[in-house]
Formats: sequence, C-alpha cells, structure tokens
Amino acid sequence: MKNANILKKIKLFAGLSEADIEKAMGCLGRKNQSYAKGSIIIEAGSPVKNIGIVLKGSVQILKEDLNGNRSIIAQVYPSELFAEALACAGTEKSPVAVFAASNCEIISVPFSVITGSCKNACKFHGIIVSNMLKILAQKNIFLTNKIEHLSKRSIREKLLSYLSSESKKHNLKEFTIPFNRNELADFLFLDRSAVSRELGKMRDDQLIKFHKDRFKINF
Amino acid sequence: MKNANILKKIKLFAGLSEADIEKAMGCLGRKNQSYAKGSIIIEAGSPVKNIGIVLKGSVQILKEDLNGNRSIIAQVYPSELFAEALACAGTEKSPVAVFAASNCEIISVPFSVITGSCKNACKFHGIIVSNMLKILAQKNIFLTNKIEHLSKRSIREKLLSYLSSESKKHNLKEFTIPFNRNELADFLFLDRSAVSRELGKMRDDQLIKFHKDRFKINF
DNA sequence: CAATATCTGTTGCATTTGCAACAAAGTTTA
DNA sequence: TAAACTTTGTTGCAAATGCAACAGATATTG
Repeated sequence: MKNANILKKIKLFAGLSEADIEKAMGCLGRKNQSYAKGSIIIEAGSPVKNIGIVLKGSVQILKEDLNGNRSIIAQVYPSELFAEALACAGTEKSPVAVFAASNCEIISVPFSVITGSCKNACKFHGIIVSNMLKILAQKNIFLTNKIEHLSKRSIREKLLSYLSSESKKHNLKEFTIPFNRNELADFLFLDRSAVSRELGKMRDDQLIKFHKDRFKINF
Repeated sequence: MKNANILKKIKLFAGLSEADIEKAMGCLGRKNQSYAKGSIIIEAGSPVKNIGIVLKGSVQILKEDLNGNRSIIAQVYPSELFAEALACAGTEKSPVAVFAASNCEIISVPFSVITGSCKNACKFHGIIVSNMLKILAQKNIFLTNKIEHLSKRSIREKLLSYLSSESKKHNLKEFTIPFNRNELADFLFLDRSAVSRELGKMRDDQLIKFHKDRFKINF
C-alpha cells in the first residue's frame, strides 16, 4: 500500500481530505524516519516529546522490570499511533521502550506542534486536536473496560464480563470475537487450557454455546 | 471551601488565573447544577455529551451487569472531573450510571463547547483543550500501569509490580503508599488476607520490609 | 485511661487455577 | 488426499488463593 493510502487511515487525520492531509503534514513538519529491524526508537527512561505514527513495518512497545525481564506490551502496525499518551502527558522518563520489530518507517510529530497554534492559522490544527482527544478518550474507555473484566475474581466471571461486553457492543446475543482461544486467554491474562475448561463448564451449565470464535450467550 | 478555591484546583483550568477562570466559565456557559443525594446524574444507556465537574459533595460511577448487579467503579470528589472520556469519545450509550453519593453541586460543560472555537476567540480554549489532552493522557498512563500490575499471574508478582512502580515514581527504595491493606487489596482486586499473607512471605524472603503503609524494597 | 473501633496478621480449608502433557478437531500445504 | 501443522479440548496434580473466623496491634473517642 502506498503512503497516501496509509495516511488516509490514520485516525489523527480523520475528517481531512488527501490534499488537506498533505498540507497538514507540512504544518506538522513532516519527518519520515526509517529504522532497521531491532533498532531502538524510544529508549526507556528518556523523555517523550513526539507522537509516533507507523507507516511501514511494525514497532513493539517493551517494558523492562527492575530485574531486566522484558515483556511485550503491544505491537503497533501501519496507520497506528504510539507514544501518544506519553507525549501528551509530557512524560520525562518513559516507562517503556519502543523498538523496531521489523524494518519500518515512521513519522514523528512533536506534540507541541499539535497543540501549538499554527503560523498559518490553519484549520487543520483544530480537527487534529479534536481527533487526538477522541483517540485518547476511546483508548481510555477500552482500558477501563479491560480493567472491568480483570477485576473479576474467577475465570468464569472474567469470561462472562468479556462476553457480555462483546454482546452489548454488537447488540446481539450471538457474535464473533476477534480472538482465538490463545489470544482470548492472553487478553484476560489467563491460562489457555483453564479458559477452555471453564468455557466447557459454562456450556454444560447452559450459560453459553460456542464453536471456535463464534459465541451465543443465554443471559 | 469556597467555590473559587475549588475552581482553582480543577486541572481543566490549570494555568489560568482566578480572573481567567471566571471569564472562561462564561465562555463555557456556566451551568451549576444541584443534585439531591441518591438522584441520577447520568443514566446508563443514555448518550453522554457533557463533561462533569464536582464542586461540592461527591458522585459515584456505577456499573450494572446484565443481571442487575451493581458495582461501584469510582467515587469522584470536589474539583475532579467525571464522564470526560465518554463525552470526548462521543459515547451514544453510557456503559455506566452516575449518581449523587451525597447532596452535591456540579458543573456540566457540553464537550462541543470545549473544542468548538469560541465566539470571543478567547485564548482560554487553547489552554483548556491542552489541559484536557493532558488529563486524558495521564489517566491513560494510570490505567495502563494498573493493567500492567493486573497482568501478573500471582499475588506476589502483582505486589512486586505495584511496589516497583511506586518505588520508581518516588525514585526511592523506601516510600509510603496511599493505601491501607484493604484498599491495596481492592486496588489490585485481591483478597486482603491473602495480600497480608503474601507480604509476610515476601518479608521472610528478604524481598521487602514494611510497617503499615511504609515500604522498603530490596530489589 | 478505658472502651471502642479500625486495621493488620494468622490459619485451616475447600476450591480454583496454572501447568504440563496428551488427544482430538480443524486447517493448510504439497 | 496424505501429511504436517495449528487450534482446541481434556485431565491429573500441585500450588495458589479466596474465604471465614479469630487474634493481636493500633488508633480514636468519650
């Protein structure tokens, strides 16, 4: 896919035409950067001032604990943002590292440029800021929902909470989830086999029916 | 405390002088509202268009599951915001209800007014929008941290994750946490006695020392 | 200070869960 | 279609954890 097509998918630019995006990119100070696989984009402990946008390839968000054990927090793909919360919050010491999971191309936009008034007084700033608010707010809601599921004490309750929210999202009692068993277990931080076992019991108890990633709930 | 003093504490108005705040309130369309204890401020399922600011008393954020079981998500006190993420995201069906935990006074600001350009082209909008971004971003980071702790499989790992992040926050190996045991257990969605037990074991293993809410970590 | 209330620690017990190893079902590839 | 691979389900077992009930420590109140 060409850059232009990726640019159109970027939520930060939602509501802007292709031409508008080009202009806006000018205002934001376009700085395409390439990173070789494995190279570090943001070092843990460093200040975060820029928002990242992935154009090609993918980057990983890593967390390292005090003992040096690394764990992958997230993987970010083309058209998606990273480090936006850290940049907005003006984080002085990044709690995470960002590194290139493959050869990749990214845009790096100083956060100050987004909020700062544009010398061209261009109307795009308003839209972009408004998009930024929406992106942060939606992520907020997503995280809150996830915590809601994780707050439950048993596997069954966690699953019920998750399935219930999926059902509400689709406004249907029957729906497809975006995970296979492994991913579902990972999403809820549970053991896969334990999830399978509990889903089986829930079926025995007539709470749900399912086949693979297709679920039907009876509550 | 007088209203003016509360207003100065509102993060949304950070960076504005008292006089500025008064003016800004004019632009935002000041609408103080009073609610009697127990009355509903936002109904679950309704669209959320306004950001709420608590001036007096407190409000509770409630979640009701499909079976009608209510659980308290959060309690919001004077100078704090509520429903800001829902309003920013333009939520059509609130997943939560908000109700008055006591007699309370709140300000309700339509989200559109915050992003929309002010007829007075006042400079406050810029600052307020920027504050809003920061508030959302900081909450984002907070939620991500919490999920990081909850992602751990055992109580010990959850505690280590939490204590480690507190230590980093203070840049010290010895620090005071803002929770008593009950609250700590609730924050991590664990059983209080199990937390006590595990903290004891961790002390036996020379990982930590503690007395009440004062901790010292050896890792 | 005595009395009361709150907070923290301890322990037995039943249950849940993670883990490991394997089996079955489903999918992809040659 | 056979073979290889991936995904899902099953099960035994040990360990972790929630729960309940109580005891000790600390704080608050009259």
